[in-house]
Amino acid sequence: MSSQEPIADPSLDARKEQIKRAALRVFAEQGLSGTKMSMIAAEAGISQGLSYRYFKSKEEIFTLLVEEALEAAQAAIDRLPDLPGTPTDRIRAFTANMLDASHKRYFLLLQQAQKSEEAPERVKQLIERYSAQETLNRLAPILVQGQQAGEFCEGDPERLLLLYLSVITGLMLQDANAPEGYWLQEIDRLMKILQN
Amino acid sequence: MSSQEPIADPSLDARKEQIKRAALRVFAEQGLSGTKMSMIAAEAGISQGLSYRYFKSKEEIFTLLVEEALEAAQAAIDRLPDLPGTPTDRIRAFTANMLDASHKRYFLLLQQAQKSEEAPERVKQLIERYSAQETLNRLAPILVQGQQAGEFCEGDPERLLLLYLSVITGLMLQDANAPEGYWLQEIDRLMKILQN
DNA sequence: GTCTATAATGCGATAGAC
DNA sequence: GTCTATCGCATTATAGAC
Repeated sequence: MSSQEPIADPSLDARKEQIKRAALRVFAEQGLSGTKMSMIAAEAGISQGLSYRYFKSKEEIFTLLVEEALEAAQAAIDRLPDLPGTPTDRIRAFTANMLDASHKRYFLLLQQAQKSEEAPERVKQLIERYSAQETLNRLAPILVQGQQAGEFCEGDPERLLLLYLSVITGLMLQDANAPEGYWLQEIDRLMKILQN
Repeated sequence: MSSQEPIADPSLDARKEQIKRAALRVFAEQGLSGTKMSMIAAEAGISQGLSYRYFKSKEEIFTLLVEEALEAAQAAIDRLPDLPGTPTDRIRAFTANMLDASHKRYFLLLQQAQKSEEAPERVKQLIERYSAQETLNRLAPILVQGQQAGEFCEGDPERLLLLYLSVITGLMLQDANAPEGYWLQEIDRLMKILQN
């Protein structure tokens, strides 16, 4: 393993990951401007200036995390059509997946990024391109399938889904304080919104 | 009308109100740290330093707005038991009221204040005291009434309400971009969560 | 009463010791 | 590789002109 190896030094990567995970926890709750580098350092248990040995700036960490979040979201949606079961089963699985601890933080981060005026330009572009509309486009066929099967109520699929996604968003915001998995058992209640 | 009159100079009050309303619009979307005094000034159409003739600090404006928001929320809830109609009608009215433009901004402000670590101490106290638990306590009787009448599904009233309030929160976050009243017609869909 | 210019402060980012 | 000390800039807040 020479130093020209594209795979970086393991301990370097480990440190970077540690800082990124700490940053995600703070960014997801406090947003970009509400997060001070000192908070990330404290959360990671390192000194204030060390993050800059691994990342150029606060915005670089934020952007990197947004990219990861979008990839994770897209991956979760891509897996959906292959899942077994009825459309109801798939939407249920999708909901449970979003409420899962790790995805929850990513989702909150995307929410923060979406509202923030001071987000880096690249983040704004990525969000606009992939976040809301893409998710709708990919979920819509599943919903339509369910409508045709009589599992879901009639109505504009995109509007229904936007309503449903908003609802999940609200739950995750509250859930930030709640114990892990607190809302999982309420998924079927949520899905009543889509049914009739 | 002497200058010792507790009612201040009308034009002074008008200016203060103008700045506060501008600040509310920005705070509700960008949070405390995401809002720069220059943004409030721009939103109000005044110069950068003028706000300090009317308020001591950014935090003072924020705190004042949080107090107003809590009063408005409490007033809205206090009126509920006197409303005519079934418990379903009352919850529907409550929901519509929250989604109304002016209350929406107050509600988003409270959300921002609740999550923010850098909120003034007084704000944290007020929020903890009045916001979540108080709302639940006052709404719970109406829900229980509806459960006894068979309008709502069974289950822990506080948990059900927390779920429902979370859902409204999510809707308001999305709604920030949507046209006024966009979600009003979906209220009955939302209320399916509480029904059976 | 309002604006522009400036002081004070807090934070992002860097440099240098270990 | 990590920490502490410091620089420079953005932003809060004030002062002084009109």
